[in-house]
Amino acid sequence: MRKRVLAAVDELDFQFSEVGRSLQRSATRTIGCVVPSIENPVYADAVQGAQEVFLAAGYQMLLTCTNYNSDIETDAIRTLIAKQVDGILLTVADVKNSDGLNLIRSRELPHSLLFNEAPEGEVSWSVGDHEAAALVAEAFAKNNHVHAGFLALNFLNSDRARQRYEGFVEGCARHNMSAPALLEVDDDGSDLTDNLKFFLQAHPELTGIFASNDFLALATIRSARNLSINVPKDLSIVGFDGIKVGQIVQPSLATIQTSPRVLGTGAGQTILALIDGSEIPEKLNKYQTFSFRDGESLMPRRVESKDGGKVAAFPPLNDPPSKTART
Amino acid sequence: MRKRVLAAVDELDFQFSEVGRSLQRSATRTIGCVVPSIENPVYADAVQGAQEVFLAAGYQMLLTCTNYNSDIETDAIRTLIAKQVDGILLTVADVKNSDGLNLIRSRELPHSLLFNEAPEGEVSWSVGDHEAAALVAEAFAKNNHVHAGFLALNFLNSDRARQRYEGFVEGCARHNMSAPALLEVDDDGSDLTDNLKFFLQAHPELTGIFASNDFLALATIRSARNLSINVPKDLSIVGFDGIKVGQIVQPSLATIQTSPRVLGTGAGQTILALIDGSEIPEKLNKYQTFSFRDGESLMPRRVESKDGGKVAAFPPLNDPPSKTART
DNA sequence: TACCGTTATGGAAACGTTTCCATAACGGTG
DNA sequence: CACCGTTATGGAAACGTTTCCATAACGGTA
Repeated sequence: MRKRVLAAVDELDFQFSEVGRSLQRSATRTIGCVVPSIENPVYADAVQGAQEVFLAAGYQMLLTCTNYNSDIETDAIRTLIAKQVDGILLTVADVKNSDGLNLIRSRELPHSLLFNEAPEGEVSWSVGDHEAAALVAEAFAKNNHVHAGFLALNFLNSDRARQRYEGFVEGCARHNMSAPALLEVDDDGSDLTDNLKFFLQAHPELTGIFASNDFLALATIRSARNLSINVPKDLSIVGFDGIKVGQIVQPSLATIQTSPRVLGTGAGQTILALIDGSEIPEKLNKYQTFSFRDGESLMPRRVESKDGGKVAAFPPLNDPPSKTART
Repeated sequence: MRKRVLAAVDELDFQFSEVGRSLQRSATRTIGCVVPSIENPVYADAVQGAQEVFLAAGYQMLLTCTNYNSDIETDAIRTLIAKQVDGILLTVADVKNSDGLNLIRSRELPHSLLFNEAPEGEVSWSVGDHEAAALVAEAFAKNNHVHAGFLALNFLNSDRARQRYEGFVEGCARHNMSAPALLEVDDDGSDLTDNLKFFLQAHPELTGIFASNDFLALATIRSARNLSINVPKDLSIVGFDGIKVGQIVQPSLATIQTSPRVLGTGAGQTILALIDGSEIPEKLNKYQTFSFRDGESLMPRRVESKDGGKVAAFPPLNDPPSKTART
């Protein structure tokens, strides 16, 4: 009688081996996840959102952080394939040139990209980086800025940073601003102060800086403080991502608000749907993936920064600055 | 000739199945990790540190976030056992009362606790919460504060928060401060402002608040700003954890600096050592796991807060306030 | 008692590895 | 040619499941 053995199972809290089971049904109830780093809350939130979706569906998640290293990325994907995961959720360094991604494609493994923009036909949950960056240019323009710089971290290792740059360039052009000067930094803002100093010396016309993520933006504000540059009076800063602390600090951070958790859960649900063949959830429209979040770090440009700050802000050309006015 | 099949393997980039292999050697090269949430950078850093250690040793990591829910915790551990993980790294809600942990113990599965303080004989990598909290009391005392409150999040679901409270109570007593008033909050600081308002009305003598983590501390500073309470002039704030942004914001956050990544890598290495029977790495001494990080959010108490702020800070009794003096 | 349908029980096969052993092929030496 | 040591090759077993099929037991009816 199987009742007896089930009773014994309960008694000894015996656990049936999932690996035997996996071998038998050639499915592991495991999904792989590959992201650059979960020290960045953007990824952490997305990963956790996905993980919760997986857990609710009875799937476990194998996580690998690549640290933006594409060799690790490829290896990790290889291992996940070897471990016979039922699906893969991943953020790659460069969609157009990812060995791991091609491996996944050639095996037709259920997968979804996350934060990467995918070519047609492939599933991806990502922010409209290009369009969002253009919106930042618009925000600067509305505040009458003409010369804004772009501050990028990991420009080489991230196609997202490049898309933001391109979108910003395009947006600046569209709003009659000058082409943005570009400052690339490698390390995580240790001596950003020097970088910022030389950058501003080389480009004295700058009245605003768009940082490619919020941490960089906050570090920039702090570096500016070190250089006795007042944010936002002397220099406006806009970030990207919309991390929580940005609203707590002073000055609060103007930024692009994104919803990493929504992307993570969406991508997770998509993979599950791909696996069981059910209807895949509808992806967000590009313009639903972000919004501009106003903050104290952005204010209307003063006409002349060399007049001692006596001249009032020049009224914006196209729109009243109500949204961005400060007390 | 096996060379031929190996060549074919290369050609077709065939991957040997790890699940077959796992079944055969009854080891999966997989380690389970159970933490409350990776939205908290403290856990995220620790998890990523451990993950990197595992990866370097050829192990993958199965991650589950419990959201401080002990049912999920138990289930997750059950599943990990069923998946035949070679070891488990975990932070539980309550060490003294964790079904999952007992399951692990009864199976003698290699494991290490993380952030939890373990009973003798069991491996754990944790912060000396009790001692660290006492150090916060000392910092308040050195700055001449007598009445400090304790602000706790998730008091019920976290034995860490309780240990910090107890350590703070003890530290206050030791330094002749009054017993700390306790404010518990549940949600993540949405309407912390009201909570803070009532708390300060009920305890008008308070000149300082120890928040059980840095986010809570930052939220408190912001709420104070909403209530027109100046931090640190009217109210000093000290946090716990030492997250990075705490140093970037203004006022910078006085806090207990911890090293989650060190704990994560240490615990990871310990598990690997437990698995392969090698020497387990030496654990940090309790007092090496934290240090007091000074910040602008803590300043010497003014003797009377009702005299219009004219009276200078009362000099501390036992020690010159050099470490904590403000400009 | 013989027969039949239902339910209980037992055993084989397969999933993909690795380890082990047996047999086969090979190359050289006596 | 016989013998022997080495190396190549092939096949079985085991890891823990599930699925499927065969046999056995059971209970009732003719």
